[in-house]
Amino acid sequence: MTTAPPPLAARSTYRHGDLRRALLEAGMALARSGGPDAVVLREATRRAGVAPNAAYRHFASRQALLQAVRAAALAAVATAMEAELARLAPGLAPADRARASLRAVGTGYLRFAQRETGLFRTAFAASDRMIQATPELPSAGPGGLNPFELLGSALDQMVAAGVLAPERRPGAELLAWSAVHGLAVLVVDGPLASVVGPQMEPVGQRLLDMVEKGLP
Amino acid sequence: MTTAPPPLAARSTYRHGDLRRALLEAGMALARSGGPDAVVLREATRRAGVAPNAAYRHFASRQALLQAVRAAALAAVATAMEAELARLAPGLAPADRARASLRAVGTGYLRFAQRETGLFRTAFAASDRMIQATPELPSAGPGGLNPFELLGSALDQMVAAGVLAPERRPGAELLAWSAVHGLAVLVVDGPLASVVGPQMEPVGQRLLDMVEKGLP
DNA sequence: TGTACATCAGTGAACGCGCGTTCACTGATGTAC
DNA sequence: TGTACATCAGTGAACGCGCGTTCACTGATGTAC
Repeated sequence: MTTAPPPLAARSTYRHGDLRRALLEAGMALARSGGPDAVVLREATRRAGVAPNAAYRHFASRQALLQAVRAAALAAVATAMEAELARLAPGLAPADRARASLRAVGTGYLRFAQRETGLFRTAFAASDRMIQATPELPSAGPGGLNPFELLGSALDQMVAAGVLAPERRPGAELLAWSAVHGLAVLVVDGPLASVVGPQMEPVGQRLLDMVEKGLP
Repeated sequence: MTTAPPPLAARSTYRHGDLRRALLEAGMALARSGGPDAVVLREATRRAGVAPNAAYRHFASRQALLQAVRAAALAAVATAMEAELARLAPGLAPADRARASLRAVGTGYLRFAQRETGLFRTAFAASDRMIQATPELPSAGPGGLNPFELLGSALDQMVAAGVLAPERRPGAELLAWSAVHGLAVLVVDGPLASVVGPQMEPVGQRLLDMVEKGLP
C-alpha cells in the first residue's frame, strides 16, 4: 500500500545464507502491515534481495509461505497471552487465580488484536484447520502451548478450582473464544474500527465480565 | 472458483433496460458464492451480457458496486432476523418477550451466517463504517431497521421490561454483537469451520444463554 | 593435504493470467418544436 | 402528427499492472577419495 523498504543490504556472497528465515521475516513484516493478502511472494523475495524464484528453494508455493507466516503469527498471539498471564499477582487463591487466568488470556488476545492488527488477521484468516497446525510449523508460545491450548488450560483451572461446573466445561472454549474473537474482529477490521477502537480496553473488560458471569 | 453461469439470455435490444439491477444481482450471486473478493466487475458484466465498461454507466468503480452489494447483503441479514422475530410465540409476557427477541435476533444472525456464508462475509467485511451506510444504499430489512438497529431494539425492550438495568444498556449492543459475531466468524470462515459447523445450532443457543445470563 | 565432483542455492528471462479502467465511438430513445 | 436532435446507454479495443510460477542455467560449497 505504501513504501516498500529497500532490498536489504545487497549480498556480497552468492549464497544468501539464511534465505528461509529472511523470507519468513519479510512475510511477517508484510502480514504485520497488511494482513494475509499482503503476504506476496515476489515482495518477500525483493525484501530479501533475491530473485523471485529463489523462494521456491524454501517454500513450495506462496501458500506454503503464508502457512509459515500464519503459524508464526499464532505463536505471537500465544506469547502475548503468556505475557498477560505472567503479570498475575502471585498470592491469589485458586479460584481467583483461575478466573484471573481466563481474563488474562482474553486480555492478551484483545491487546494483540489491537496492537498487531495485521498479524492478528493473518493468524485467524479463513483457511480451515488451525489448531493442530502441521507439527513442523509450531504455533505455540515460549510455554509450549498455542492460543487455543492456553484458553483451555485457563478453563481447566477454573474447573479444578470449583469455579466452573465440570459439566459446563466441554465446549466452553468455543463460547469464551467467540465472545473475545467477535469483539476483536469487529474492532480490528470490521465495521466498528473507528467507533470502538479507542475504547477497546474498557469494552474488553466489560465483555470479559459478561463471559465470566455467563459461562458458569 | 468454479463454473461461471452463461451470460444471461443474449439481448435483442441495444439497450439493456435494467443494467444497474442486473449488475447488482450478478454481484450478489458472486458474493453469495465467494465472498467480497469474488465481486469482480468484469464477471458481473459478463453475467449481465454486456461489455465490461458498460458497468461504468451505473457504478463509478468496482468499489461502488461492492458497496451496493454490501448494503443489500446487510438488508438480507436484517430480513433473516425479522423472520426469527416473526416466529415468536404471541402471548408472551413483556419480560419473556424481550428476552426472546434478543435470542431471535441472535439466532437469525447465526443462521444467516451459516446459510449464506458468502453474503455474510460480504456484509461484514473490512471496510469501515457500515452502520450509517449512505442513505441511498439502504441496509434495512422490510421492517425498516438494519441489523444493528434490530439488536438495539431488542435491548431497548429488555430495559423497558425491567430485564436489563438501564445503566447497563449503553454499549450492550457491542457485547451481544461481539459474542454472536465471533461464533459466526469462527464457524463460517475461521479455523473452526469443520469442527463446529454442524453443531452450530446448539452451540449458538448455549452462546445466547451466556449472553442472556452475563449481560445484566 | 590436495583435488574431482556431486549437490543444490540462487539467477535471468519469460509465460499467461485476469483484473480495473480509459478512450473515442455508435446506436436507440424520447422530447421540443 | 411528424421530424430534428440532444441525450446517454452500451460498444470495441486497448492500456498497464503485478502476480505466481516454470525453464534452463551458473556458481559456490563441502565431501569422498
